[in-house]
Amino acid sequence: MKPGARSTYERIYRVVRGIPRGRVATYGLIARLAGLPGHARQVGYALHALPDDSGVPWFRVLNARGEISLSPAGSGTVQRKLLEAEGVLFDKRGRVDLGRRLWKPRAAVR
DNA sequence: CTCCTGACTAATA
DNA sequence: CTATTAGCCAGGA
Repeated sequence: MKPGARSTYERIYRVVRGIPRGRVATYGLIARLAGLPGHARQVGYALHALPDDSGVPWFRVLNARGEISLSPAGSGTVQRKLLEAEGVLFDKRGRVDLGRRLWKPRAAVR
């Protein structure tokens, strides 16, 4: 993580770490919980800059449609596998049923 | 400094 | 359902 990235990234990572196993969240949701409403894009940017050994469950973050925002041919496959290993299933279109799988946290930022 | 890109979203047509 | 638009802002050239 770069020095200049500061608290914005940390806020995001803190929220992502709170996603329970077998549940998923969306970029926009993470942004709001992190106290950064409207910064969904930056959430994606932050996760992209995240090291693989960070321990942050980045793979539990999907876009608003319940799809993986990564290239299906790239690390998107890895993300899907990680989620399926937790019991998160994808339909024929490659989407997760957010209605049932979306993480419903009790409190925001904190 | 400016310009462009991008793990995004919500609103509108 | 798809397409377009505007809003967001960190980083690299």
